[in-house]
Amino acid sequence: MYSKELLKGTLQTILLQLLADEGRMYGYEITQRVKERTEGKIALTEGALYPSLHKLEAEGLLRTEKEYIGKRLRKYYSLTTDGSATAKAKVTEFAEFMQTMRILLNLKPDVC
Amino acid sequence: MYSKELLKGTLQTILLQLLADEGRMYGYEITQRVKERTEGKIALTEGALYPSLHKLEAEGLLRTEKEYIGKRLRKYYSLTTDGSATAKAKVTEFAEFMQTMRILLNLKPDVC
DNA sequence: TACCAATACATAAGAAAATTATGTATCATT
DNA sequence: AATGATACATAATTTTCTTATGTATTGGTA
Repeated sequence: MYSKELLKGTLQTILLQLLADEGRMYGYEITQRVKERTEGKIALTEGALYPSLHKLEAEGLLRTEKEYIGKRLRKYYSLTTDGSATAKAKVTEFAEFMQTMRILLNLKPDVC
Repeated sequence: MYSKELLKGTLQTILLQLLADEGRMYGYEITQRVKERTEGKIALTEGALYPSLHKLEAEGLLRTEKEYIGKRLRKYYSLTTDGSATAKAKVTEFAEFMQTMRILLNLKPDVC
């Protein structure tokens, strides 16, 4: 598990790109998929996840569909057109940031 | 210039590694060197820099020497033994974080 | 069948780390 | 004489997270 500070600022990028990959997901599913893909190294907390999803929805980047599974509510999130564009932009920005940090920190290509 | 959020959580790592590289630096010099190395893409703000340097000093990771250049005070910072070890640990952690993010975001090795 | 862990959502209080704004002062150049 | 660069610093505010808490359903097992 990483020191949480590094994760700061990356949550929105993660959410948008994950939805770009998988199309349609609900909150709890997102936490599980992130755990899987990162072998437990990144664990999203609900206190960060849900407010972030709500914010992205309010900004028009995500849309929701509610479904009842039995008596339990599930809220599926997917990207809007704006969300798709923002996902790409955020990922590109993050990739450039990584390159810049690699130069700044003198990291060799093989270690990252 | 990057959206500042990404920079969050990386400042201490940057400061420690820069001092590991260059031995001894003062605050203003750090802002300039970061600008140079990143071609202006990362600009540290003083409001973040100085409190962060003070904190690292208080934690015993940095030591200071004050020098007067003319009438103007300069505070040189350098790594303590603890600071050296922490610098290595933080850089390693950051490199691992980058790898994990690359997997999570499906980034191709060539774009980052 | 009673209990517990997992599933599924949500919000509130507090902490951490930055931004923005402001302040002081020296030095060099025009 | 004025301005921009050098050099430090702190306070108020904002952003973004963690931690804590709350509600409720579902499935497995003791």
